[in-house]
Parts: sequence; structure tokens; C-alpha cells
Amino acid sequence: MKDVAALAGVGLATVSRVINGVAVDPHLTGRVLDAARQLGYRRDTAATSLRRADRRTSTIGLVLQDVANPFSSALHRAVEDACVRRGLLVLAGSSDEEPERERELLGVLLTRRVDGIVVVPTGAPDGELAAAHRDGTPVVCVDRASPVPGVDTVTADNRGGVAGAVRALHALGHRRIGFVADHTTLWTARERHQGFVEATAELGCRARPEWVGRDVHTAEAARQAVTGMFTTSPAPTALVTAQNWLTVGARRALVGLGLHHAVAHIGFDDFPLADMLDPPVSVIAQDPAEMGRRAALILLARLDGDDGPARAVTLPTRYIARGSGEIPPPGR
Amino acid sequence: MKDVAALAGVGLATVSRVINGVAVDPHLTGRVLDAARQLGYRRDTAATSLRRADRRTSTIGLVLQDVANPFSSALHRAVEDACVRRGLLVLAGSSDEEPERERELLGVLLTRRVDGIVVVPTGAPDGELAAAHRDGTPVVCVDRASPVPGVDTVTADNRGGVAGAVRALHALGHRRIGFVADHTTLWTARERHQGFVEATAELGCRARPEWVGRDVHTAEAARQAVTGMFTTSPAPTALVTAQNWLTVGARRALVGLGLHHAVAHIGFDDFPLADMLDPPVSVIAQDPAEMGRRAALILLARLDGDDGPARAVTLPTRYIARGSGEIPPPGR
DNA sequence: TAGGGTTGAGGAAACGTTTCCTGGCGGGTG
DNA sequence: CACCCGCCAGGAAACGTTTCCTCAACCCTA
Repeated sequence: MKDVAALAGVGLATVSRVINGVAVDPHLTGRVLDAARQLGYRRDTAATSLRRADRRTSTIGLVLQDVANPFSSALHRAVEDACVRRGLLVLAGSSDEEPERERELLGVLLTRRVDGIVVVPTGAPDGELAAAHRDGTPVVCVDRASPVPGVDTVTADNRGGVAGAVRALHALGHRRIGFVADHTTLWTARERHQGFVEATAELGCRARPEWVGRDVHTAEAARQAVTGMFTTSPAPTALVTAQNWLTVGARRALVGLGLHHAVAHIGFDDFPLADMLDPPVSVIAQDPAEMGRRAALILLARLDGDDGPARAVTLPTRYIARGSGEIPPPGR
Repeated sequence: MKDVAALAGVGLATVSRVINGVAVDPHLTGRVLDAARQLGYRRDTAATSLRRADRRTSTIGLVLQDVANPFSSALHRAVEDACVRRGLLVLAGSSDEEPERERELLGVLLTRRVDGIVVVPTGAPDGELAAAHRDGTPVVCVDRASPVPGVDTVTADNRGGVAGAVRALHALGHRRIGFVADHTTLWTARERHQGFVEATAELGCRARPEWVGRDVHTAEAARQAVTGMFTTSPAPTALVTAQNWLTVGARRALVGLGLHHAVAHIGFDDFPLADMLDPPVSVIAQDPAEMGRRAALILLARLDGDDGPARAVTLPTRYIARGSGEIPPPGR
């Protein structure tokens, strides 16, 4: 910058003004821009945000469960889209559901002085998250309830979604319904389980502990759990799986048992190619892109000075009937 | 930091030393750490990298085609994994195959003074990429050849992979083989097409222009192209699709025509659930995670001072026979 | 005991930028 | 014609760190 100023024969302040688009003698502006181009000048964001009055870095942090999970990457993309329009860059990382890693990641982001944070919280009490919120860095929790109070959240209607699926299965005549969910530490897993419990109770379905798998975290674990569930007697006639990978694992199990056309199955969260499996898989779809978009919009509003009370957006889920959920119980 | 120094009753330099783990009187260290904790002190990365001798920001940039594409997100994850171990943070963005967006993104990354860049280049001549390389910021191109010479690259053996698939189809008796590829601007699309052309020529297959679709960019476009291809006469008896979304589009087309068990089909690049379709889809698999890992390792080596000649790693592809590629031609 | 060497902490400069403040110049008015 | 006001560009301070340099204190040796 010093060199640019020297080459253009102006002061540093003028170069700064030109770079920042502040009105300046057009003649000087031209000289500065020429000099900058000639020297390949590039303003340093670190120094800029260090000195700037608002201390903004034009960067927001995004803490996902795993950038490679389709749900997460759709979310990532939606947040990115909302942010580029505002000239913000997204710093994304994977927590892998580990509270320790989440804290670490948040720490790094805060150290980088991000303007705001969008996080899919592991749910563990998190000092870093609380600190960020306390220090005035806007935080938005997506997909799951916030472990610290007073934070904006965007979640799906997990309970209602699962309950709706259970009711649909019941209406088809199913009375023995199995359920498989992720780690109990996860808010979504608990909510979905709760939705299942409430709906089955309300409908008077028989519930057996061996028809409910909890703390099932991978597709492979789901395959094993479902295989076990359907080789006991009596076995359920229908199944609800509470996460996309578990749904896939369950499909593998049912295909393996030759039951894929015999057992009704509804998964929570849509996934690519669900419509191309045999039979096509019915799902309770959430809209990760919309969740990301809403979260980003709230964050941007906070960055624009919105200091209203914490918002808690709940997005509806949508049942997509494709076939696997429309299989009647045997004998009907 | 000033406050910490005051509270601990030491100089700024001492606080800096303690924070950076430089040996200091254990008694003072304790006082400083206590004061820091008490005040919630957090060192500012911007200021740090501004002053630091090596000017390192502990951040690397990653420019992907689309963070939501499974290939990209697997790559992203692999790069992230390799980097966290070194305490580096990953700044990722989507170029959407638009050279303009790629330039913009690279510009923002360079302005942020990232330590290095991993990029899936659109292929358009890119001044920013060239500038980064020239200015000494290590750059590694993944998946595609670099538009600027002298840059490290990690690519898959696209040509060989497609040629192998064509040979396998030929060995099964297929003589009329269709091919669908992405935008001709993409290096991978050109390479894969080249592999197809070379292999068919070598084997003496009849080639018809209407059996080759190029510049097909979306799953829907692929569906239409393949539907058209298989409703002409004579139609191919086998099909190779050169990208994962095109493969999916082609599956939809074949299912729509009722030909999914009649036409042999091999896709380039594996995708989740390929094994669960009907029939399971045979693919030429590349290993995006390995590509990301290798790219990250090269980048880290460069950051460690490796200034050897540019490396060009070509990773082998692997044919995965699942069924769709093993369908013989009619009458055999 | 005195001097030199070594160790370790503090002060201040520097990193690249923005922003405040000052000073010069030009134009308008009395 | 002279004075005052306003505008605009330049100089310098400041942002939060690291690092160089200085200086004090201590120990060891002559």
C-alpha cells in the first residue's frame, strides 16, 4: 500500500479511500487504481478488520456434524448462498458429534473473530458457545435445540413428523411398529423418539422394547439392529427409522432378509435416490436447504443490528409417499 | 492483552511469550494464565498473523465445484481431516463451474492471506490462480489438470478408466456403445471422452455421432439425452456415462424406457446407494477421499518448505462390477 | 571482591490498514 | 480586494500482536 501510494504520488489515506470506494478526485482515483494494478496490490483483510471501527471480518463460521453428510452439505450450500450475496465467506468445519471437537472448532472460529456463527450443536453444554453468545457474536443453532438459552434456533418439527408417519402406518392397519434412532445424546433423536412414543401410545399400539433400537449411529449398526428386530418373533410389520443413514442401513437389512416388499418402512429425512430404490422409499422430508437459508437470514439480520428476542423457528416436515411406506400389514 | 498484562503485573511481551508457550518463569506463567482466564482473553489471529514473522494464518482455501456434490464433499472432508491434524482451518467455497465465481473466490482467499490453496479448477485461464502461484502461495489442483503450468496436480486416470469400461463391454460382446459426458470445457469430460474415442477406435467399434452426448451437464439433461439415444434406431446396446449425476439421469431414462435390465451401463465415479438400485450400478470408481488426502499432503509438504518440481499424481480408477455393466447384448 | 557472561523480562517498534485531525487551497461573500 | 468557510488530501495515531533490543539481576570465575 505504501508502494502504491508512492507510485501514484499520493498519501496512504488516499489509497485507502480509493480502495474503499470513498469519493476522491477522479484523477487521483485513476492514478491509484493504475498503480495498484501495476503492483498487483491486494488489501490485507487481517489488517483491515484489525483497524476498522466495526472490527468486522466478513466471515461467518459454520460448525456441522460432518461436511460429507448430505444433510450437512445441503445446509452448508444454503448458508453459503445466502452469505456470498452479502460478500461474506463461510468457514466450515466438522464436529463429528464430538463435544470436544465442537469446542475446539468454535474456539478457532472465535479467535478468527468471525462475525457470526451457525452451528449444528452436539448438545453437550458448551462453554465456547455460551461465551460467543455472551460476547455478542450472533449465534444461530440449526437442526437442534440450543444448549445455551437465548440463542436463535431453526429446527424441523421432528416430533410431529414422526407422529404423522406412525399415524399413517396405523391407518394402513399396522399395529406392530418398530423404531430405530440415533444417539440419545442428540436432541433430534430424542425428539423423534418422543414423537414415536406419543403417537403409538395415543393410538394404543403395542410397544415392545425389542422393537425399539436407540443409540444406533451408523448405517451398519442400523442394518444389524433391524436384522435382529425382524428375526425375533413376533416381529413388527412396519418400521420407522429416524435418520437418513439408518434408513439406508435398514433398507439393506430388509433386502437381505427378503422382506423389502413385505415390511412397511418410512425414513426420517430424505436422501438422494430414495425414489430409485426397490421399492421407492417413503420419507418424512425436512428441507435442509430451507433450514440453512432461514438460519443464515436470521444471522444476517442480527449482523444488521436486529437485537430482538431469540427466535425459535420450527419448519414443518413433509411426508413423501413413494411406496415403501404404503405396504399394508400381512393379511390385509 | 494489555489488560491481562496489567492484571498479572507483567509486560506485554511476557503475556505473548506465555500464550505462545515460550519458556518463562513458572510463577509468572501462572499469574498470566490466571489473569487471561479471568478476563476471558482470546488472542486475535488477525493481529497475530499480521505481525508474525512467517505471516502464516493457519488457514487454507478450498475451492470446490459445489460443496453439496458428494464427490466434492468427500474431497472436502479428506482435506479437512488432513488439515486439522496440523491445526489448519479450511475455508471452502463453491465455484459452480463458473470461472468468474472461481476468480472471485480465489481473490477473497488471497486477500485473507491463506497459507495455501486446494482447487478443483474450472479450467478457464485464471489470473488469480496464476497470481497466487507466482506470489508463492502453494496451490494444488485436484481432479483436473491445472490451467497454469508448474502447479501440483492430483487427478484420476480418467482416460484409462473409461477405456477399461469400454473394453469390458466389448469383451461381453457389445459393439454399439453410447457415451454421455459433461461440459466440454471440463478437463475431466474431455479426458473421459478421449478414453472412449481411443478405446472404441482400437476395438473397431462402430461409432455414431447420435450415440455420443456431450455438454450434458445435469441429471435431467442426461435423462433426456439418453431417452433420445435409445429411441433412435439402431440404438446402442451399452452405455457409458462420464459423471455421477449423468449416471443417475441415465438410470432414470433406462427405467423409464423399461430397458434397465436390457442395456449394459457403466458410470464414471461411484455414488452412494449405487449398489442398491435395480440392477446395482457398475461403476468406474475414483477415490475422492484419497484424492483430497494426497492433495492435502502435497500442500502440507509445500508449506513445510518443499520446493521441488511440480508433482502430477495420477490415481488409478477401479472398476466395480455390480451388475448393470455385466448385461450381455441381445442375442448372446 | 570485582568483572564478565548469561539469563530473562520489559519497552518499543513494526506489521498493513483505517480514521481522526490538521492544514492548504479555492470559492464565495462582504 | 480581503476574509471566512468548506472541502479535500496528507500525516500520524491506533488496532492487537510479535519480536528485536535493551537493561537489570544473578551466577560463576579469576
